[in-house]
Amino acid sequence: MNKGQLIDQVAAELGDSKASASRAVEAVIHSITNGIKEDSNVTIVGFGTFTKKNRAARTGRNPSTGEPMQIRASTTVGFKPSASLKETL
Amino acid sequence: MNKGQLIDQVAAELGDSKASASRAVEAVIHSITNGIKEDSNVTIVGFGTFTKKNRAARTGRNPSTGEPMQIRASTTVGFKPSASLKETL
DNA sequence: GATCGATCAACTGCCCCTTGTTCATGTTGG
DNA sequence: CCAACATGAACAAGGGGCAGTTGATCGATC
Repeated sequence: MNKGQLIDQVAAELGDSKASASRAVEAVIHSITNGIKEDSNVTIVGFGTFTKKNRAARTGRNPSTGEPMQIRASTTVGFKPSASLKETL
Repeated sequence: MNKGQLIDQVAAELGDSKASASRAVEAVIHSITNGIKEDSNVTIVGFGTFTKKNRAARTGRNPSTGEPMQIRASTTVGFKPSASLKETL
């Protein structure tokens, strides 16, 4: 499923236009993004929890050359699916 | 951020009521859930990709007793954040 | 009030992340 | 609708981080 298909399904579920569904999808994704950014986590009961994670610098490997290289400290996003999401699948 | 706060922010972004925002959030989450279920992945460009993952049975540990135990095969959901989501944080 | 989520313990298989390249796919504004 | 552009997926080797287990408790949410 891509964004266009997601918008289609949201429009069907809301019984609304695709333009309106598109705005809804944008607003939801943008709000989740801001929640992760500002609060470090977003919990959606029954779906899962997004968590901002800081990863320390570490030594990795350049797969092209095989040489060890330093991977800089970074920030990423984890997602823990809720039990009921997993049961839905 | 919890779901109520998410709905608040979506309502602000859409300039709409909380009830309407709540329906939008529900529709988006439900549509993502269905996309994961039916297509095994949902890609939202600029946010990330949800992927249905099948995990084989394996041996784990009961942390209560220390005894080895068999973890059944299961289905879970992975999330790979997009590069631009990570840059946003 | 019932349900869900977070936390914790020990252990181990799976996953993340690096560079560079290529190709495919997706998005969006005209 | 479509073209231009952007984004994502895949792959290589290796090591650190994470998922998942049970059971209990507590807090939050619906």
